Amino acid sequence: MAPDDSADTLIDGLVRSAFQVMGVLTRIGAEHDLSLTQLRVLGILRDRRPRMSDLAAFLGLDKSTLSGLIARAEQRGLLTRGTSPEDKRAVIVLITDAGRDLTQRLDEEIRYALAPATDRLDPQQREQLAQLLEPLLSPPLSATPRPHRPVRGTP
Amino acid sequence: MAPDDSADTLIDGLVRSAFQVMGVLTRIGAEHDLSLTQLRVLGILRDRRPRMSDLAAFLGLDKSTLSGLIARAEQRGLLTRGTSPEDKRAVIVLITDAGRDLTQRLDEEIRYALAPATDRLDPQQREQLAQLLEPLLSPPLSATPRPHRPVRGTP
DNA sequence: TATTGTTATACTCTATAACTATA
DNA sequence: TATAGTTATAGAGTATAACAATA
Repeated sequence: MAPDDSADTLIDGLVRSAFQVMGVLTRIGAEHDLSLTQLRVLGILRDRRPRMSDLAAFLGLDKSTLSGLIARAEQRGLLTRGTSPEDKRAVIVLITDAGRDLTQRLDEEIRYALAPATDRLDPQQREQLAQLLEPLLSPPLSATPRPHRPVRGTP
Repeated sequence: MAPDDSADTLIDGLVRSAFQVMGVLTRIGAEHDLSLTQLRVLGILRDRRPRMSDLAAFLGLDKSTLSGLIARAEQRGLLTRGTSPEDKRAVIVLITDAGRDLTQRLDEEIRYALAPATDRLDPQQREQLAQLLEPLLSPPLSATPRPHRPVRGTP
């Protein structure tokens, strides 16, 4: 056996794999003038319409960072901002048709770019690998926004 | 079966796993005032002494970007710059003792932070996952710098 | 001539602090 | 009072272009 245990070896692989995937994502994003974060935002918006603060929390960024990020993407016509009907302070972020088209194209390019790597496994190994990764993944941003504050009955 | 094939499912898992790992690395780096790139540079320097251009190529960054990055890390005492004996144009980058100590600490923190995820698999699954990832990984930056230009015999 | 690296410049990403509006 | 978001500001990361030194 190697001088480190199975957890250490696995973590090495996960970290290296992460850098490799991020390299691909960064390159493809840059080819479309998108940062990694903007790429990720578009992916999130594909099937969700979160509030600014949801996005910031999920991405681990400050609200102010998100303001600029969203403003630039909005200027490019990739998304829009709307106000929440339930909370007039809140801003919800929605992807536009143009944003959705671009996201679809990015998705295809990413899959195409990563295929040479995943093709080194046969279909059964790919399935096995996907299944082994699953327990490690934290749940994505919830699709249905939780009630911001539970409705109070009479106190 | 799902509506996409095994390669697409796997890519989803790899991308999500990559974002998750990067989140941990970014957070731990930030706690030590290190960007993801600087974290990565330190990891590379742990057992290599590459030239600026080697680092830039491996990281996928422009040389000019690396100049600033290395300058800031050098000011903090984490690494030093030296000149190559073979090529007086070249600058080689070396980690300092302080840099090595910090890198060791970062490494421990990263393993500690990722353990809750990897612990969701049993040792046999961890080993299997590491083995399945291996074929996907591109080779790291070579440890022994290749002769920059092959020595020419008489033409 | 080509390569290695640095510097000047500009823009994006990021956080902190101060602010407005709503809850 | 507390929360949601924006703006102003400042620093780091990044690329492009122009440059000096060496090959």
